[in-house]
Amino acid sequence: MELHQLRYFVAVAETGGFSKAAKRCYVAQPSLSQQIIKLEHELGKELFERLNRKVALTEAGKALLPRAKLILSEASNIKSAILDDVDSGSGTLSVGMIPTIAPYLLPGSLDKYGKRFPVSRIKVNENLTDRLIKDIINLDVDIAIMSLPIDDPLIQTKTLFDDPLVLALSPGHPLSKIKNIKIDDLKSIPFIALEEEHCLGEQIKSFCYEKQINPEIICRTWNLSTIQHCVSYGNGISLVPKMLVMTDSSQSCEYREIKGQSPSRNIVAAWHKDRKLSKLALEFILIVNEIYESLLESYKV
Amino acid sequence: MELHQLRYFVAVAETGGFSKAAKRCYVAQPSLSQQIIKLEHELGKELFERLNRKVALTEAGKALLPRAKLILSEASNIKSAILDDVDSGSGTLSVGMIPTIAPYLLPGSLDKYGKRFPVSRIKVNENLTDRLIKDIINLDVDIAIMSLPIDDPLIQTKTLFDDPLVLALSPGHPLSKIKNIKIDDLKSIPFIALEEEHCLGEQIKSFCYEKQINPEIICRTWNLSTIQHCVSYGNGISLVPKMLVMTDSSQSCEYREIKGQSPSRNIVAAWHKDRKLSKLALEFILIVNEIYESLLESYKV
DNA sequence: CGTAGTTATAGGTATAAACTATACAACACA
DNA sequence: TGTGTTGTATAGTTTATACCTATAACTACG
Repeated sequence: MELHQLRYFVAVAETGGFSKAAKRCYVAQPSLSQQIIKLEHELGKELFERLNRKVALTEAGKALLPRAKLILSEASNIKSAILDDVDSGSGTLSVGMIPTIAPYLLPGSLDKYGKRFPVSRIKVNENLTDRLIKDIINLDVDIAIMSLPIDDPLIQTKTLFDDPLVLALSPGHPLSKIKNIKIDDLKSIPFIALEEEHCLGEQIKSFCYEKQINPEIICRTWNLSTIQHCVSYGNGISLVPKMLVMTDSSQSCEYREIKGQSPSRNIVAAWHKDRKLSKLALEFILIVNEIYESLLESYKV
Repeated sequence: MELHQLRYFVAVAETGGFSKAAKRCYVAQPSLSQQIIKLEHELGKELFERLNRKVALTEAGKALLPRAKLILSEASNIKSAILDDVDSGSGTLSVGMIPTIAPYLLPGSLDKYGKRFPVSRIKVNENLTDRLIKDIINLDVDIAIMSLPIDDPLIQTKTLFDDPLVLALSPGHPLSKIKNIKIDDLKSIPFIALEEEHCLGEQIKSFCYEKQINPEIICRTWNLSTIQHCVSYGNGISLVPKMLVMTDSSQSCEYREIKGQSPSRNIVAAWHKDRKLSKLALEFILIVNEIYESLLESYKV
């Protein structure tokens, strides 16, 4: 079955004759007749009673007519429907985000995205960098919000912003009295570390190694909120991303930036190097940026 | 746009590649590629991002996929849907009936038909014979229940039954005392006549002419129920169809059959000579017969 | 009985969908 | 850095089929 056969069929039904239908369809009458016959063979039913000066729909024809019209109208609407869909941003977007970003930026981003593109569908995967890279390559994820470094050659990235790492101290910790904390002040101090499977854990480790700090790691956890609790209980200090600080309403810890060479992580959007980002993906990236900016704003005040 | 293009498109989307899709569709890969390209041109949008070992749907592709699947499933369901429709008698039937039959047989027939074919749609036209013949020829009506004679060569008929004409008398009318009323008893008697535009009126007139009765027509009406009333008030006598008598619960008139050459009209189903009656039409004819039979039954008792 | 109007059939043409072969690109793996 | 594998696109050819013209067969109607 092909659409032109349905077109011819509807034309015959509506004009009441093969000749008139052929005129309407801009084909010769025999061509149209043959296509109708072909359709009838395929369906195994006569569609028309051929009378002398008119044709009448058989029962099968009557049953076909509304269905054929439906299909044709759906087919002819497809083009405009697709344009509408694309323009109105009703597509679907699949994003990934690492666990050391998601808790702080995802809620706000999802909210904003949902308001800006109410008809779009979005799916979020929170996963470690390695897994997200695989997802990107397998096309399971359109874009991922993660942290450099990313060395896979199939991935391209765009920097969103730098998120500094700040010291987390228990309230009243000796260090909190020092005005300008320097790197050297951290040597051999009890430290709560993030698991190195997290890129953030790895980054902090490298940073300490580079600066030749050898913190005494007394706890290693998978979870930044665990770190917060340990720090607030005075078990040790830690380095946490500023985005955590800005969204921490508990004030159970004190936070200090390190003067001089403050460590930071480079937050990027990452996607398959051969893919062109969809409009929705670009918008999502913008929104993540806006959310971070607005955190900065409200934190200053 | 043609259905095979949509089939190829869905295959590519579902298999994630042109080669695999071509295998699934039993065509060579270049053929399929070209059809996809053609579809893309027609829609004015790329449907796939061609990556190295995979293809990803673009936004336009994502928008097309569910629509294409819908159309294809509708198309593939058409055959069975039509068979279902035809077998289950969900077709539509358009019947005609003359006004001197409809009041007595239509209500029961419609009721029975509706119960037997609950999903079918039926449309009834009550009209004079001339108009019904035109409707049949114009294919506006599938079958009509009417009375012979019908002389149009485009119409074929099937006799359903003979409906006798009986005398209608006012209660206590002198004639009602006669045991065996004969034709000669009717000569020059006051008569309530049906308009001759009704075939029944014409038939009665011919009958009187044939039998050389010259009734004194004191009233001419369009309506059999008017005749009933006039007769019951003693204005005169009349000839009415037996089907009226059998459905008259008022008993306001007395009815007598004429011994000897009792007049009757031949009730038939009529349809276009070139048309094959649909199953539903045949069933409707049966039902009309059954209704008349059941009237006879209940009248005897 | 011929004319006009209809659909079906026959036979040829042309379009376009199919095929084969091959080019081209990107990995994978040695 | 080659070499094989896997993927799509392109070129050229073949085949299928949708199309056309011409005409036949039929009927209604004048």
